[in-house]
Amino acid sequence: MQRLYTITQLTQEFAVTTRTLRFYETQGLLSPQRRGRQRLYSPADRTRLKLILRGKRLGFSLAEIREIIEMYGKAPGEPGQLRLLMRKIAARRVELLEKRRDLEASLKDLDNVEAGCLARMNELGMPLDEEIDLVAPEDLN
Amino acid sequence: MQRLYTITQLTQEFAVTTRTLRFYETQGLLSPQRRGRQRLYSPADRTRLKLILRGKRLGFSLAEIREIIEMYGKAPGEPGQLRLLMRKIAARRVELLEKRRDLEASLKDLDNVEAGCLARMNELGMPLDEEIDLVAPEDLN
DNA sequence: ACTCGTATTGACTTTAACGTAAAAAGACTG
DNA sequence: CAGTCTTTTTACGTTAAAGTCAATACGAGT
Repeated sequence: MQRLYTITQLTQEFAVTTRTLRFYETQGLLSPQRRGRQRLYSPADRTRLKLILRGKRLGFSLAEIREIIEMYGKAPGEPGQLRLLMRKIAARRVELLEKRRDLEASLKDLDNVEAGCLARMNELGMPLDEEIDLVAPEDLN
Repeated sequence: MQRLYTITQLTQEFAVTTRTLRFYETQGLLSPQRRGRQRLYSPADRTRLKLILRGKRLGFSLAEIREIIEMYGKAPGEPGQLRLLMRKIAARRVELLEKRRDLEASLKDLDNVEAGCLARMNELGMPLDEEIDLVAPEDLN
């Protein structure tokens, strides 16, 4: 049924601005079809956008993200291309695994700081089961 | 024994430039002692630098990294500060867990692309056990 | 005292990733 | 069909995170 999305629909769904989507287009990351001058995004475009945003959250640059997406996009037929792609995949995997190590280390550090806090709170005789959900999130700084 | 590091020692160990270290200093992320005009970095400074770089790899901005490091640095005594810190920790953890979800999804995608490659290679009757380690990494693009 | 290499400081430049503003062209609405 | 609203295009501005360059200073040998 090929649902199509307007630019503002996508901006609302993913909390980005139209400027951002058009910018990604100039960078060759998206290429929606046109109805007249208007941009129309296919489900495939929407998926690409999701990939882009995921890449951003993981700290990849737009240039890296373009490479990654191109990797996903093509299923090359000839052996040379296939071997190249396999090596790129391996390299990406190494990168991601490194990031995961960093991430686990960060989580562990966080646990330690929290443990210190809890110990200190215990010393002070503070209650440990605060209803933190009832605290207004805006105070979080 | 308090070993101290010169700026160039650190740049070599972590593959950053002196400009970068001095920049981090102006941003309040590092504060090495001075011998005359010369900077001398303590093991603690070195650890902070490691944290900074880890944060960068995970896609945090320097501003965020400063907050994180400040979080680690202080073990506040008074209840109000403690509760605040606990909430910050919780917020960070959420962020990191989200990143981990993104990361796992990316790894899974990678697996799928690779599986497609392998299937295609199989179709073509290509050998699957290439000694990729013998291939010059500079060719990777 | 002179020189050579390294450090520091400050100013200016660059790059990525958008933001903001203005003008014009469709598109909808009463 | 006038008015309003959204979208597009173009151009310029901005911010973070450094890079580059020049001038100066320091410090160790010789």
